[in-house]
Amino acid sequence: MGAMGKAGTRGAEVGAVAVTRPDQILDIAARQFRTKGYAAVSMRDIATEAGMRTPSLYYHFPSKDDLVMAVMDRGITVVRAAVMAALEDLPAEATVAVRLETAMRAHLHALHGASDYTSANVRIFGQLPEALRRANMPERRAYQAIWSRLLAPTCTALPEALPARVALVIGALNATLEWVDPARIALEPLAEQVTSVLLRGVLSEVAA
Amino acid sequence: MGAMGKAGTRGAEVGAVAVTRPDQILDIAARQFRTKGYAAVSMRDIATEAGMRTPSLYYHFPSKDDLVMAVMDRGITVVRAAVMAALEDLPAEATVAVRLETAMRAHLHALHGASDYTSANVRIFGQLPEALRRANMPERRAYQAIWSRLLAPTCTALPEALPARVALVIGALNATLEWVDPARIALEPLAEQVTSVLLRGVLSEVAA
DNA sequence: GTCTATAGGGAGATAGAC
DNA sequence: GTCTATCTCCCTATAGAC
Repeated sequence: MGAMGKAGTRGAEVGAVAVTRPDQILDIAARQFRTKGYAAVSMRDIATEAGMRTPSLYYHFPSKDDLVMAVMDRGITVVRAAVMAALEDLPAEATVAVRLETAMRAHLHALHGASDYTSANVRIFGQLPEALRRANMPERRAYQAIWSRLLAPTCTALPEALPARVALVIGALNATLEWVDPARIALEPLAEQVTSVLLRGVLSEVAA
Repeated sequence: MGAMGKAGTRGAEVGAVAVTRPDQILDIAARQFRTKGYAAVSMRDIATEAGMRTPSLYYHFPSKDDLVMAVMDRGITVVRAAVMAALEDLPAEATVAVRLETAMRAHLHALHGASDYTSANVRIFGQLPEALRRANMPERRAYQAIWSRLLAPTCTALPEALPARVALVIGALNATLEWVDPARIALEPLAEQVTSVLLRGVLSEVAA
């Protein structure tokens, strides 16, 4: 971990190891939220795994709400960055189908393994009090905008159906977290399945 | 409340009004779980809406776990009955595509309005402690078996992909609950969207 | 930055009267 | 069947010493 700027530099980028204390705590919180759900994780649980007592957490985060919101927002930031990076690696002439499959695979990869933040977000979003859910909506809408642009060419005949289509695709990708028992279905066959079915379903009006 | 058989007669069938006290309580619990989530609903909340004090609930249900499991199991029972009934109303010659669309619409209908039990099940399943989730799995597997049979003809080229396909379809249908803001997307356009995309995606190897 | 001690509240659940 | 009263536990969060 070399020279780091001072303004806005965070220790935990995608795939990097957390270096600041708040980032270590967030990593722990994200992993616990991902596996146990929101209500089942207490400040005490997080503190214990971080090797400290509960009140020490409040030096780093003013409340559990603040802590969970930091996890939630980063969860979307991370998957958005991953999807955008994957898209930018494509040649400019890439077809709609290729761009869609690339985005789907990047999203699935973030969800299943690459980011505890993203999986925590998807897993606990529905468990949060309404105020916290609303606080995460700006991030979510910014991410949905990417999919809106990706899917718009598949929806030219009925443009008003685009929001539903965006919700369907993201929802189907996210649903793999909840309905897939990792012990029974491996990730790669699932990714094949999901991308091929969704692509075929969505591409009917687009030339390959 | 008129004459009731003694063995196994329940007041709350699909679309019927609850007549027994336990069923009234379950109706209330299902609706609260559906809207507020699992941890956010206390025994006191349920008791209050039922017009009683907390301890009185324990006369009807020995614990919160028992109560929530009754809601969970009925949630699957109800949607399974609805889907099977819809399929049985079809002519025997109905195509795979028609049978699939019928099942999808019946599932979406149970989820969005017809049954607080089914929507509560889908909404809170991921919020339950692992033991309770496991307790609901037999019901869920029985329901998945219906979809396994429905989807098997779409999967003849790669039969080992069938479990993933079942998970994908059910997951995509269920995801409409979480990602769809009813204020922004109406149910019928969504149902159109979901059934058409999923059908096209799934039917590539089947003759219409 | 981390600690001990504790406040203050709400949860699930039980005892026992009526 | 429903009540009042209460137990016990665990949660978030604060006060203040070190």
